[in-house]
Amino acid sequence: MAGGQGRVLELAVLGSLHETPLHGYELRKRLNALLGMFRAFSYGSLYPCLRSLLARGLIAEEQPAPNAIVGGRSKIVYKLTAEGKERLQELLTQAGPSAWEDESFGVHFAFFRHTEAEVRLRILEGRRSRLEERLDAVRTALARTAERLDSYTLELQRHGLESVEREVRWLNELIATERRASAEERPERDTTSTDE
Amino acid sequence: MAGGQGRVLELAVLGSLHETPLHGYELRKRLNALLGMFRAFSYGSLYPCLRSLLARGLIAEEQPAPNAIVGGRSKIVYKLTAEGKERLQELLTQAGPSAWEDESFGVHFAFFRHTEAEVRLRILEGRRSRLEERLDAVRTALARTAERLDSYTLELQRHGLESVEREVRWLNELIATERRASAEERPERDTTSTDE
DNA sequence: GTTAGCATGTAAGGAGTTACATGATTTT
DNA sequence: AAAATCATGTAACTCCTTACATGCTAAC
Repeated sequence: MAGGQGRVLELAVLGSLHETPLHGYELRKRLNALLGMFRAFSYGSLYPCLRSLLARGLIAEEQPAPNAIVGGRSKIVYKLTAEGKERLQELLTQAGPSAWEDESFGVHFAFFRHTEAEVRLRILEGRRSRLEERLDAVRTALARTAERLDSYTLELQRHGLESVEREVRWLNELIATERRASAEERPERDTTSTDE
Repeated sequence: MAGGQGRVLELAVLGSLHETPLHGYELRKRLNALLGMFRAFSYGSLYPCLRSLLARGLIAEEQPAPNAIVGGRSKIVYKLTAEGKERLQELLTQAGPSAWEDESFGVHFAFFRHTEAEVRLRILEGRRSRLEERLDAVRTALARTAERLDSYTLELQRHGLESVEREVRWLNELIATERRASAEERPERDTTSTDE
């Protein structure tokens, strides 16, 4: 119940408001459209988060344009402050487990446009090795107990392994693309020894 | 912090102990090998859960065989009681959102062997329509904003859609298999009108 | 004999949901 | 004028994690 309403949601909010000012209700819709395949936030977490960000000076209420003689005084449109932009950059620079775990990877990836190339690469590689650890653990366990398992359990394992393997291949492609792009930008550096 | 340490973990524990008695440490390893692709439990949730199940009479400490003159008095092996078996059946019979949401579907599926055929079918269909709702929502939102999105966001959406579509296809196959199997078991019933 | 892994547990807290409560505005 | 949807917010609660605390036992 303290102020730190979750780094993931905080990043998602700051990142969205960096593109354009928004009010809470629509912000939630945007987030759930953007991340709908991975997670969904509720108002019960979004509004307290906005309140906390406002109190910390990372966002501010945008004054409605005075030419609009609107009587409708209900929407509260928030925009990013200078401190908010700094905080966003800080969050986007962190390349650690908090960036590549299941709950947070999607959000970090969604704002890769604002992330430095080196950080992007480290996050993608971090996620990949996280998934490979998981594959190793499950495959090892499976090799020891496969014949004792019923068909539903086996099918679940098979499907789970396949999904994670697919994500690893996807990451491989992204990593290769990133490496090619950064090699093009600085062609003076040697790229043959940058593996692993 | 009350007694109800989560229906998902409760189901996972009861289901595992139904196969064979186990002590906490190994139970956790089994669960994380079984469900490692979807989620992982920590000791901090497992031991309180065992304590709660013990207090509710759903599991019991298994007495070590008296022929073993083992001085090793440390492992606490739990086994399912009659009430525990009833509770497990009750949990496995529930075909509702609590069975097909992301956090719980894998656990329910893992114990499908002990689930009635009709319940299995309803859970698979429930999961499928849950995923299809999600696809609709994201696709609609995407159609309205696709040209404004940067390449990373688009790639994330593309990958997310593809993953969910793959799971839907997987579910379609499973549902078809289930229908075929139940048609074989009761050939007197008509199966042509059971489609949506 | 000391590191590594087995084994059990607890207290505090983090991150978010659900359900509730309220009111304005648009659509039918 | 009723129903739907937009819009904001809070309190209580759920479920799980992290970090800590402890001791045993097997391997090197």
